[in-house]
Amino acid sequence: MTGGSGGSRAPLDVIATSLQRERQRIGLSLAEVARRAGVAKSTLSQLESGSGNPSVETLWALSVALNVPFGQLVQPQRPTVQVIRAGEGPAVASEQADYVATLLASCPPNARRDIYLISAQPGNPRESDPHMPGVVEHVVLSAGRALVGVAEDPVELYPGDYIAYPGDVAHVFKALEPDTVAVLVSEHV
Amino acid sequence: MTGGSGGSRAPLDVIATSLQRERQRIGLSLAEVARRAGVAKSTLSQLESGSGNPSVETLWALSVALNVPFGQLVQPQRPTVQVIRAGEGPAVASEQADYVATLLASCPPNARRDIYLISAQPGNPRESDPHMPGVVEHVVLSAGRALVGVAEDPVELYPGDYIAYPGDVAHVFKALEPDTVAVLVSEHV
DNA sequence: TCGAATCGTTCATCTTGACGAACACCCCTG
DNA sequence: CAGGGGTGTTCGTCAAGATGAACGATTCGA
Repeated sequence: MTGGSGGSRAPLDVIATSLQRERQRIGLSLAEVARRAGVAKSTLSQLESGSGNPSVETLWALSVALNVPFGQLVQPQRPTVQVIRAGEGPAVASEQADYVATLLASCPPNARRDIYLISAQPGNPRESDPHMPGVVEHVVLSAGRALVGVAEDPVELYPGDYIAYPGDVAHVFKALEPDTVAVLVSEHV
Repeated sequence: MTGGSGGSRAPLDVIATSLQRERQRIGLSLAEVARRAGVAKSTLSQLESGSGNPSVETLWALSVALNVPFGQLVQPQRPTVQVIRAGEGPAVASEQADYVATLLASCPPNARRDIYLISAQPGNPRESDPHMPGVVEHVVLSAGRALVGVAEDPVELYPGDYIAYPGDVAHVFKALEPDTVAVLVSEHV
């Protein structure tokens, strides 16, 4: 969860439920997780019960033992069914008329992971300046053909192809055929 | 940073540099950030110098004051470019031959967020039992036509349509046309 | 040149998290 | 019905984090 704005809920409650959920997800006992993490079983018990305010080292050890990204433990959940019809999502501004990105999913106010539908026409390649460090973009080409990836060395994608690249360097999306469509997942790690 | 695997570097060093970098990025004094976060300025000083092992509450308060996502303070990790050609990814087992899911991205070893490419033929709908609570699935239809969503009330999708639904209830993917293709993002929140 | 203000650091004190042993509880077995 | 192995909990002790005041260093203006 983002500290800055977003989830205003106290992180300790979230951590408590996250720890318990992730532990039960992999079907381990409290004692076993505590042993793997190198923390006292009583400590983990208290954390899962909501009392306690773990140190970073403790929480880190637990995230390693549970094989869960660190930040994930401090991230509330919120799932509902949501449908966005083709072309109905909020379009993202684009200088070129031959590139339209539709925002499909933006997780809580400030996203850790956004999902876009991109439809592009051959023309000026869409160049993006580097984003924040820690951003990764995943692109799956649905239709057409495109050059995608880091600006210095883009990759030619065909339908079904997938590419992931760091978002903190300049990157590009250049359609090579009319009606090129792609799904883009941008996540802050 | 991912706790599980990934950056094996001790989180405390990362936190130290992150705190200092983010503070200087917005040009605030140590005392001012400490005041906004409601922590002692001595505490912040020690944290930035690398000594200390902050509690979650302390780090949370600082992340709020600095307007930085919580997990980002503990996140070195630099991603690399990765490409998977159509049909080359690891296919996921499926009882029915008319449903193939290709795993495109599984974040560090064990995923909190997986990306699949699904290609399906009309026939037996693919039904999934409920997963753990906290799972959300996002589907963007690339080609064809499909019924997708929670089992009791699936939604008919056309190319470009998007749907998100909780993964902790029974859900379904039923192709209505030959060569139906979709991108599926499954995330554990 | 003095003084005021701000910077970041260091120190003694107190609070609090982490620990391990002991505990109550449940399931299964002999 | 005892008893062993497993679960998760509670409690006293100790180390460690958080605190505020005091400190030296720096800048700026009278």
